[in-house]
Amino acid sequence: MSPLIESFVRHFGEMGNRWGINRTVGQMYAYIVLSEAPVNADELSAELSVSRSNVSMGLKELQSWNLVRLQHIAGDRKDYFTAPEDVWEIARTLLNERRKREIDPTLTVMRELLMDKPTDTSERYAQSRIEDMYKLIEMMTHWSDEIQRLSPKQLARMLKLGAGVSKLLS
Amino acid sequence: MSPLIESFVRHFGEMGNRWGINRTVGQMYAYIVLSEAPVNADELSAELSVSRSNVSMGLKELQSWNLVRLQHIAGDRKDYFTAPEDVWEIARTLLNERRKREIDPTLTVMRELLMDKPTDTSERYAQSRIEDMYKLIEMMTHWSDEIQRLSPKQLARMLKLGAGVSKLLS
DNA sequence: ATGCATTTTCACTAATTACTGAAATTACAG
DNA sequence: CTGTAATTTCAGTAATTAGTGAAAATGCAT
Repeated sequence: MSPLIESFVRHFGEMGNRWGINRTVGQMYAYIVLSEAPVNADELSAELSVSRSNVSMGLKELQSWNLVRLQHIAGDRKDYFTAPEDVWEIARTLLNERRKREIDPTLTVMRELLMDKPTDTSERYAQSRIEDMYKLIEMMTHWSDEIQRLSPKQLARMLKLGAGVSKLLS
Repeated sequence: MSPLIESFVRHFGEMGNRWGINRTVGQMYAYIVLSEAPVNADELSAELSVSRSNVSMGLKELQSWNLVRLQHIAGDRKDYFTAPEDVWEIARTLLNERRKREIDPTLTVMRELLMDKPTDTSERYAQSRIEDMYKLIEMMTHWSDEIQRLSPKQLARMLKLGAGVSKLLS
């Protein structure tokens, strides 16, 4: 593996680590993203010096996150994987999956807790805090939903606009 | 601790876990956020059944993340902590801290890798992928920077607008 | 300075998470 | 079907991360 690719793969593994994605899976994904040709499990196992079984687990995880596409190559029995060519699609998938795992369950719990009648002052205060958080998170996710419908071009335009939005608003 | 508060604290601990924040620290923060009065280490230790030393570590971590304010109460030698009253401020801090830890180092690495001259086709392809990612991430962080300057009111207005932005743009 | 309350540090243990190799399963060509 | 390549599962082990208690350090009132 070329040094350039290796540095990126290494770094991505470290980062994955901080994101709750395990190091090996992070490395695997970095490798797949940077590969023009579809990649198979043996290649990952060899290039990243990771056991074949570990690669299998990792691929399963990447598939469950919808981050890779499985494809077959004619005359070859192996499974090959690629990452989407559009990085914005990758980002979108990542954001959605994280939200499903990290935000939605929290909203559900909060919604339930807000239904309870407060029994004392401390509960009343706690609920008001939870409500504030709930509203903020709900606004943000709702907004993110809508943003995702934008085409890459519209998105780029909006991002460039930046805080200019505030001018448009006023 | 009342059941309502306890459920929230428990859940937040679990979630913190998925975010790379450790469970106990997550619980501690949830407890502080829901407390109207400033909280001291002994209270946390007692309410969450966690060793006093562990609380000390956790508070240090929360302070390093700028998520709590230390304050003293007259006639009391203990350190007391509170969370900011504005939830948007908490969110902003959280986003910034995560970015500092998770995004910025990646951008630095990518920038460096993009300076290298590609030595073969695979490196050329890898660089083009890295460049795509770099541009996307840079746009998003730049945009997030500017959004953070909005007042809570402007923010609410923008969030409500949602995809309506696209109409404004065209 | 001395003594006491509080906080921090740190070596150790507990718990969790990641990884492996061997065995089992699947899936396809002949 | 049968044989073989490929993949998956899983029990065991390694590595990492979290949590504790005891001891050290800090800081303040007297």
